[in-house]
Amino acid sequence: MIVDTLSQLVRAALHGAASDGVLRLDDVPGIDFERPKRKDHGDFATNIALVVARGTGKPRDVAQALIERLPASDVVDAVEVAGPGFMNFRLSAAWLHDVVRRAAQHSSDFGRHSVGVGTKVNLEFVSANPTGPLNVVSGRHAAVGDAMARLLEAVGYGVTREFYVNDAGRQVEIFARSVEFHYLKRHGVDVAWPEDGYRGDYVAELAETIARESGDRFVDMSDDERLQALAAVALDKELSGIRSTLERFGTHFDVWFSERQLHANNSIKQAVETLEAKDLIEQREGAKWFRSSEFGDDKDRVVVRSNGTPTYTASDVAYILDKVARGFDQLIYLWGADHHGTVPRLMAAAEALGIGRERVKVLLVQIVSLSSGAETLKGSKRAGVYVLLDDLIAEVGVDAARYTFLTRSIDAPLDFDIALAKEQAPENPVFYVQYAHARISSILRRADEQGIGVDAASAPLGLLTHPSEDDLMRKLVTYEEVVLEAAEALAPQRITRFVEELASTFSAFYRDCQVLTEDAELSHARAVLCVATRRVIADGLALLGVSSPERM
RNA sequence: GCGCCCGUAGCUCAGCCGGAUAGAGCGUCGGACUUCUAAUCCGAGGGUCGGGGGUUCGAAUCCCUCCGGGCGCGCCA
Repeated sequence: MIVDTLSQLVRAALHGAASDGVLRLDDVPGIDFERPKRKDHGDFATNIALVVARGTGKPRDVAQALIERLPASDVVDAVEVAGPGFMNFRLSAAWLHDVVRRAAQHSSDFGRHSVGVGTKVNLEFVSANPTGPLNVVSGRHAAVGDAMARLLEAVGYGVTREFYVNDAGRQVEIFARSVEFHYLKRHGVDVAWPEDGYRGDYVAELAETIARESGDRFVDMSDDERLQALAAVALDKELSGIRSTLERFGTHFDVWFSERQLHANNSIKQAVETLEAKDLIEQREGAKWFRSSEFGDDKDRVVVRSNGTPTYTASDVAYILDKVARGFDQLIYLWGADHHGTVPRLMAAAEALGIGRERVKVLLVQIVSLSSGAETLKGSKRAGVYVLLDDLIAEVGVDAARYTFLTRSIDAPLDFDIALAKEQAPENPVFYVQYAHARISSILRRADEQGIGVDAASAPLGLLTHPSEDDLMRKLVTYEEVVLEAAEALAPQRITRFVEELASTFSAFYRDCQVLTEDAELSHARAVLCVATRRVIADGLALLGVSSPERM
């Protein structure tokens, strides 16, 4: 990458300056490059002179000395001292053209990196309770998690997308009882409505479906049997609904991991034994406590209740052990911010079990609150109040929905107003970006009709001298750094930003430079610039899971 | 009370591993369609980056503190 090349040049200059006695180098500091916000500050800038001149008061002199000692390079056009002592690099046209050619070649690895090659990542996200259809909260998680996975893959990681299915425990039981209520009622048997039962209409509909498909065969079972049977059928149906919603949303999971399985195959019992073997468990008041407070948690946690049943914490321990046993190097959990209280205990478990905190990353997606107009709704499946992801998709489409979720950082709370989302759907910035793509596609169709070449290797890019052409080329080539930064920061919104800026820069080019002209050479060069731009827009949108239409 | 997150333009938010004159979209106002897609473009207006202190050559960004908002603090999941 270009910044590596630049770093080498600067490092050589640093050593040169040191051996000339211009400055003292106790240790070679890390050399950082940034892309200046202002165009006249060049393509890349480094503050290294400010860093090494700390305390001398003469950073500009140091910068000048470094510039004089920079080895010659055909990628650098000019370097100048600026401001308090920055070194601003302007890169050569030859370099710029090489990168544009690479971007224009569809088979090239432009925008791909290899930092993650050989590292297996488990990224768990959504993991919504299978006790009802997905709502927009899960939509945000799905969009963000999937985009993160795509980013990680773009930089070389092997990513497994995983959905943890909470198909055990109390919520499932309440859900099953809620279904049972409607089911039995339909068969003329009245039972009491379960405490905290699930209120949504879908529960009655589900019971209806089950009654239609299975008849009355659950009615005469024992309570336990019936509950188990209904739970199995109901969860299965909800889960397949969730799965198809996610597929429709463009989010495919590699692994659907069942919590129930952890119980069934003794994993939880073994996990507790593992903790016991490490002397991390103590008996208190008939329960088994994991001494998580020794590992940074604010208190110890019960893993097995006094009645002998394991807690959710025990499942978490068993689950993380299972992930590690499956050979993952990195474990990423994407959780709702309302679960942040459980992060310390998971990290405590990771440390106590010798997994290591650095292998585990818990990312918290801030709360999604729902509103409709002025009214604030509480998004809870149990209360039966929510905005379905399916409805959102139907109203605004997959692209606009995903894009909206991916414009903000996961740290920003999201107040989701379904009415507003519908109303604003037509002015969603995603269409701006897609429009640029469609427009380029249209130009290239015409170019093809007119027999204008789009061969990247032979295109005379030296003809691209207009400021808008220069801006577009320089914007394009930053994509490589943007992808790497976005992946490292797990920040898909940076891609969203970038594609908007790129589309905007393209629009300026489109305004100023007619692509298809009388001049075949110039048309060729501009067409190749269009090809490169289209490729990067499509690639960026693909990282977001958003489509790139040829026509709009 | 303790912990985590947030506070940036009228609104919704980027920017936050310190960097040069703080950005975008929407909204408002004023312009531009016989020319490759006007789902577009150009221009204007709009800011004590919550307040205060500190570190630094340099702070929206790091530290402390206060204020405001959200969330969480179960042998629930």
